[in-house]
Amino acid sequence: MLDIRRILSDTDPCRKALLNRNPDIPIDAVLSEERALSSLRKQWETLRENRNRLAEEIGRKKRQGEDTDRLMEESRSVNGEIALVEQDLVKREESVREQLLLIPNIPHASVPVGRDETCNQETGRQGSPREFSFSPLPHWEIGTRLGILDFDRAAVLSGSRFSVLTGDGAHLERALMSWMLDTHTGRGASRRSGKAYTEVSVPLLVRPEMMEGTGQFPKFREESFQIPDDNLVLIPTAEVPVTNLNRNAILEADDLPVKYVASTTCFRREAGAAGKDTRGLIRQHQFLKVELVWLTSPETSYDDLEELTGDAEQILAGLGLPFRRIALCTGDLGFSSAKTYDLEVWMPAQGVYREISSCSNFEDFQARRAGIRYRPKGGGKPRLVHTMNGSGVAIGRTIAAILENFQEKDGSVVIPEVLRPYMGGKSRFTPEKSNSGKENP
RNA sequence: GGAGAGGUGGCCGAGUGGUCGAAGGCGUCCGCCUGCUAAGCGGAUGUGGGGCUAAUAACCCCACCGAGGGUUCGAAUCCCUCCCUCUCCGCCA
Repeated sequence: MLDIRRILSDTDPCRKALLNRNPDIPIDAVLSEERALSSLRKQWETLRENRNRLAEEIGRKKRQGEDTDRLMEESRSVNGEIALVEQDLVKREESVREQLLLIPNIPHASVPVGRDETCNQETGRQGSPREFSFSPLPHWEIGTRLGILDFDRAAVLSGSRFSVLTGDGAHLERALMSWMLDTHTGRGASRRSGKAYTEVSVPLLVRPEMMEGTGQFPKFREESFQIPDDNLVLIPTAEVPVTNLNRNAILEADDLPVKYVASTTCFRREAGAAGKDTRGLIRQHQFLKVELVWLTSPETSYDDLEELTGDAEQILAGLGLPFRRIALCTGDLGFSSAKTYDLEVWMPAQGVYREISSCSNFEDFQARRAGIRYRPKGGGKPRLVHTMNGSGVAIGRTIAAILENFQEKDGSVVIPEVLRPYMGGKSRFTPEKSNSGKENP
């Protein structure tokens, strides 16, 4: 949520910045309603002041045994006026809030201006795509042949966009999760921020307010899986519970940055993605993801975003996967984000780079919604923190990338060095052994 | 799931209809005292919004005692609904 006062005092720059994102964001409607609101609010306050004075006087007179009938009558009539004004006030306040919740964040000045993803800017590459002496297979082929991926049985269980990992596949998933968490928590003092990540394990079901706090609600409600009987929502990303861990809190400046890493299952309905990426592990209703979340100070947040993105890049570099970094343009930016880098991993079978991590600075957009503040050094009024998060990284897509990038002609797949200690020393998945259990279910 | 107790400021904890934004304590900050520290003494110390202003100073006003409704001239205090915590019983990975 944007600060209404910022829009009021800085209307033109705000409008212009929002136009870069999307031509039809109704900020003028909100503005005129807000202006009407402030005079109504004053009116309401004056009436309350009157009523409070009368109540006080009645109390005083009663204690002295004086007659208070006339004052009580007067107070009743003021109350009638208050009720009228209040009705209007509440309605308008709700309206302004609802509209404000639907306005996206203002892009940072460093974000390339552009209408859609064709205007995104590549800002760096690491590793180079390998030359294949054969034509590389897509990961779902490799995985199925190795007997470690099973989409058919997943479909029986749950329908499309689900997967079953078997044997080495399941083990690989667990190894990736452990290695990523260990890598992130093991780093810290050497980083610019001078702090390590704190690992957290969080609920996968949250109240809808949490989704509003991080910006998924109200706009993207249809994207999430809901449990209406219990008024809970399945999280689409660990960002939601982890960022909201400090909901309505006032942190100390010395505690910043607060850095969390969490591995969670994520659930997405993928509504509107019909027919897109229907094969393989790329677009699933359920997937594992290691997420990095920072609460930091406004002064450092853009340097921090570089560090956070670097942390995610180290995961891909450590695995030996070729990737590039993309600065999203204004038109491609997510709703809550002021600046986003996507990391895209090379997928040899399709010959394209695919998003595997998205690292964003939300500035105070989420903090305002979720009420996350800090007390500046030396005291003073609490200020909103800046929140950031990034995948470090998506595990399902990493499995896909490993299978495709490290496949051999004989159908085997070489396991990245760093994962071997997590795989019982194993260095390669080979197709000879059937470990799917499919023959004897 | 059944029965009971309770949610008050950074923390502990008083407050059951008016003078309560809220006693007292702890913590924190500023002074005094002290060779230093501790102790002691004095003072300050919630959040958001609005007004006034050169001012992010002082002052004034409004709201906030888990959330939302209600009763009342007046609610932290009474009533209702919801959320959460704790205790006991039952069930259970």
